Amino acid sequence: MSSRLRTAGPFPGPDHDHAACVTRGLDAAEARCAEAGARLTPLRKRVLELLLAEGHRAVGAYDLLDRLADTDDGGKRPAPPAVYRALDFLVDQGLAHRLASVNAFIGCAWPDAAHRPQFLICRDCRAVAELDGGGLARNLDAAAEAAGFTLLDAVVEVGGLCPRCRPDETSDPDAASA
Amino acid sequence: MSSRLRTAGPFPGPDHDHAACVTRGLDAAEARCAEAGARLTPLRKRVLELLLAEGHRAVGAYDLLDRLADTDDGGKRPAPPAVYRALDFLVDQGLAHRLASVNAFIGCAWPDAAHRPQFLICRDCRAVAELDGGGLARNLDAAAEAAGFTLLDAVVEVGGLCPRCRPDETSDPDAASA
DNA sequence: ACGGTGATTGATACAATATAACATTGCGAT
DNA sequence: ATCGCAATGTTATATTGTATCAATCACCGT
Ligand SMILES: [Zn+2]
Ligand SMILES: [Zn+2]
Ligand SMILES: [Zn+2]
Ligand SMILES: [Zn+2]
Repeated sequence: MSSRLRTAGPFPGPDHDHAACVTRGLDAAEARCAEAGARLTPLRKRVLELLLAEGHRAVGAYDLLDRLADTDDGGKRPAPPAVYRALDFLVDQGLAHRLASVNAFIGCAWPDAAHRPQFLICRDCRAVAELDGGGLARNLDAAAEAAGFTLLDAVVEVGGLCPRCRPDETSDPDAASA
Repeated sequence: MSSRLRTAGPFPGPDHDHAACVTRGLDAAEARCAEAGARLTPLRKRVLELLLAEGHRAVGAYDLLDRLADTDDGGKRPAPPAVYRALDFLVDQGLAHRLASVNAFIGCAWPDAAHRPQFLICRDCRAVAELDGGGLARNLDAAAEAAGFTLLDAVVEVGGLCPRCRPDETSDPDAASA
């Protein structure tokens, strides 16, 4: 029975209301930037939009450049620094995350709250589940403290196979819970 | 006085017997490869040696190429694939680790036992402390299981400032838990 | 020893990711 | 208007990592 609930888990199914995810992310971005006195410029917003539009999958910086060209009138593709600077901004604001283990980025799934994210990243399809790493983060804090180490960033990324890509899918391929 | 105990922590001080670390790593490599039926060829051994010689600091693949040239008679620098293949081998055998967050590698500090490593990585000096991530790893296992995710690799890397690089070095670093 | 076989290394070229450096633009404050 | 500053554009380059195929080496059975 639990298998039918799969879409309720950290990996949203293809049927979930993803437009709501995008809207929520963009709204949160506006709010957070207003609060922080930062400027969510058109370029930055468009990059965030593209990240979110990817649907909980990791996106590379150069893929973003291609998409920017596609969605731009005239198809002008910006140069790499443009997108990297936008990504830096979004990551700084906590609106996107960098996935170091795959050299890619993802729009934040929980942009409202401060959080210490950790990620499950599918090797096959690049699907990403963003979990809250509360307990684990405290564990890391303690380890760093014990080592006399000043923690600045924690990278917790688990590579593997998501529910839809792992082979023992056979008995129940209807993951869509439909 | 307590500051003198700092070297006992996960970050070994410059005064520790590092030659023993190197010897231990190389011996463990021989043993493990013999047991696994793998071949610790001269190139692989030399790469491991260079990794270990770095003294618990992260080393980039191209730095290794430079060092290979330096330590080679005639100064012949191998091509990138040579060192990447050696690194792949060492990582597969658990004799070295890849540090995804800094695109670098490090010789394993505990090459004898199977382990689920996690790392503290200094942004200033690239010093690396390798911790055993036992409890944290079980935490990740549980999270992956709950998400219907097949875990293949866990990347746990904490960036920050090591005891010797952090600024508040002066007053009283009680970290040593004297 | 001999030749077959697969693993390892060499060598060339290239792909993918990311940044340095400087010019230009937009926009509000003086 | 113009100064100052943040953001973006532009060009070039740095850094990290692979694909591909040729040559060589270790090992095994004969
Ligand atoms: Zn969604
Ligand atoms: Zn998948
Ligand atoms: Zn040592
Ligand atoms: Zn340091």
